[in-house]
Amino acid sequence: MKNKKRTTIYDIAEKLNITASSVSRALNNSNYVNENTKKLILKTAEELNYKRNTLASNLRKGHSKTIGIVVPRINQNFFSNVIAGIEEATYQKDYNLIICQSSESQNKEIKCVNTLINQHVDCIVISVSVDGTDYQHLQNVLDHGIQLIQFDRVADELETLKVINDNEQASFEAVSHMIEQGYKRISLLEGPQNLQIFRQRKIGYLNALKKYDLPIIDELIVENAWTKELGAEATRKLLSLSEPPDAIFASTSDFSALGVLEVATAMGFKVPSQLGICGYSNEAFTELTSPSITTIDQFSSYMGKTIANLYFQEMENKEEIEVVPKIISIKPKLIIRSSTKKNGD
Amino acid sequence: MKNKKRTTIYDIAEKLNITASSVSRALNNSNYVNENTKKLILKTAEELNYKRNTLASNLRKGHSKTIGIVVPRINQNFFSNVIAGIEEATYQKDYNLIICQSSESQNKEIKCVNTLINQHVDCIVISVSVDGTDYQHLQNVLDHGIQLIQFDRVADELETLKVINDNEQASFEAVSHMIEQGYKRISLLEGPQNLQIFRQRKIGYLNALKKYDLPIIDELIVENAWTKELGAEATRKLLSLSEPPDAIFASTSDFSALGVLEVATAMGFKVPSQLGICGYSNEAFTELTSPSITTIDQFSSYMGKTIANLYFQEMENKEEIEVVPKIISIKPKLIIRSSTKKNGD
DNA sequence: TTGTATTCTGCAATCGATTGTCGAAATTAT
DNA sequence: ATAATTTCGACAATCGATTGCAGAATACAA
Repeated sequence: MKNKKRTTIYDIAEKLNITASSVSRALNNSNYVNENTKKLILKTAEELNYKRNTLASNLRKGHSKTIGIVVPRINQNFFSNVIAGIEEATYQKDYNLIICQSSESQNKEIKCVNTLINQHVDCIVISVSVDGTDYQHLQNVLDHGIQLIQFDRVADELETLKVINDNEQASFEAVSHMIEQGYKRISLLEGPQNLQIFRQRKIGYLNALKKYDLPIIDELIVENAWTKELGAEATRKLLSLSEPPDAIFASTSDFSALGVLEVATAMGFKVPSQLGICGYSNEAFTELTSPSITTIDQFSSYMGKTIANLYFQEMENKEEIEVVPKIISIKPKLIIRSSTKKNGD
Repeated sequence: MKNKKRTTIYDIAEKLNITASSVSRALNNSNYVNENTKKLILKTAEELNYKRNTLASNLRKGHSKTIGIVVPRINQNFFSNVIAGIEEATYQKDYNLIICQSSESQNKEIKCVNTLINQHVDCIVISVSVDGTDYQHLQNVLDHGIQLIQFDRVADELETLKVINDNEQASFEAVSHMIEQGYKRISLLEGPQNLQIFRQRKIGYLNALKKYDLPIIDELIVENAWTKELGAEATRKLLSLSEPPDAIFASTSDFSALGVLEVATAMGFKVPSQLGICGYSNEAFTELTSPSITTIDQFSSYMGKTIANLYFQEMENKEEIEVVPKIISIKPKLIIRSSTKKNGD
């Protein structure tokens, strides 16, 4: 694959005996070029199969019409849906997406962010990795004059644009629903508490217990049970307690809820009559398990569109107004399925 | 968000009273710069929070260390896994990924490809959209000296690098398996026949019937049933036939297999005893339905890595050897689950 | 001290597109 | 026909990093 020489505006100019400036103007549809020459230039460009060199153009213009995205995992449903949503909205405005995955490692996340800064992206959209504690690299993005939008998993101490879900409210509703169904000893599988989303979900859980005057039982709250395997392991322990829970809220993900379901079934617990289960995220499979799993839908693709639109909106104001940190909160929706229908309605 | 001026090598040069050349050399770890000045430059770069402008660098160097990817849908399991695989392999070599989705429209696909050409990507990795018939835009990629790798859904008439699954063989094995389980009237849900993958799957099906001396029954072969809805619709018709099939091979996707399962269950057909079902792709949910669905795993993430490595390998040879069209075929694996266990082993 | 080799550094061109400035040509007004 | 105005296109600088070439500085040997 030898690198054939590509036609440039100079080639077009030379062929027509004019200067590159005119070619550039014609290609950018400027008025300051004769209608006829413009047509001629366009025709010649077509003939020579000319393609603009975006690199050169961006270098000159000082921006790249590119948005960088950093997520923990590209192939996780929630994230790929958000990305698809962003893509849809940005595509129309001729923006490109550069996508990186941090693989849940802050080290890699930092490298990704640096690459994106080097690339002169106009905006970085990020959902931070699970092991993050320090956010200097995000501050750095801001220092370079690059727009930064955090979503879902956000570093709350950083004042940036944020698009999040109302985790606390969703969690509160989910647990309230379970209580209303008659569950009394509801266990919480919680995620790493350095992430705001997991803290908020816990608060929602606690608030619901409080509202219904249920006691907080420490042995029913399990830290760090946020994968299928960890969820399964936690369930094994919980269901072996002298007083096991009658419901488990896998606030971390549907995957951990799936772990719960499998272990519970294997141990002979009937779902939902003996054990209620609620997950988080509305992964496609939650509809297909038996019983189907109650969960929370985060409107992931809509979230992506929201992120993109937020960016465009901020761009329009960029000259006039000093950027204020803005937070858009999307209200997730509780999807009630069989796994929590103790009443059997 | 005002665009703060970023530090350049000139800023560093000025501060140290040297020229930008030396700074550049130091940053690229060239030998032709004094050890001490090199250290000083590196230190100053750090202090000024210097970040290389990749745009300028790439423009000068004539390549972008970027790979463009075009897939029908980012958020489809198979594709997002392939992308994740590519990302993993390319990340280590400091390559970036620009990702586009064609949304199954060839028009958008063409636009995406053009954007990527403009971006001077070094390689384009593509799985074509379902409505594709003309592949001039892919030829154009080649004409611009850009490496082109097709995967999964490939335009077979174009001589490029390809990474595909052995669809024919996989399909043959799946149908053979069903026949061996005792199914005799096996229906085929086929995908749009302009795509090679679907043609190959049909051939595999036909070959299996032939091998076992089963007749080809036209009314059991349904065109264009490649979504969940179309699969469901097709099943409704099939199961209403005077002589309905005793098995359905949803060669298009697991989604259509899911449609089959739901309709069959609703119509009172027992799976697998009265009706066998086999899907394609090994989507996560196939394990979770009841009964779980027999399907074919395509090693998607491995496929991604293979694609990336193929590119790097070709790059190494690029000077010496003329590029020959090369096809890497990955053998998918039949995953036998409950939905085809007529024998009940 | 002179000569040769080696290490370092600066100059200037280059990648391709864009854009402010200025003068020439064409058009309109007087 | 002359002046005033508009339209058009060329020139050259610019974006930031890289690199071939040449010359300066230093080290070392004779």
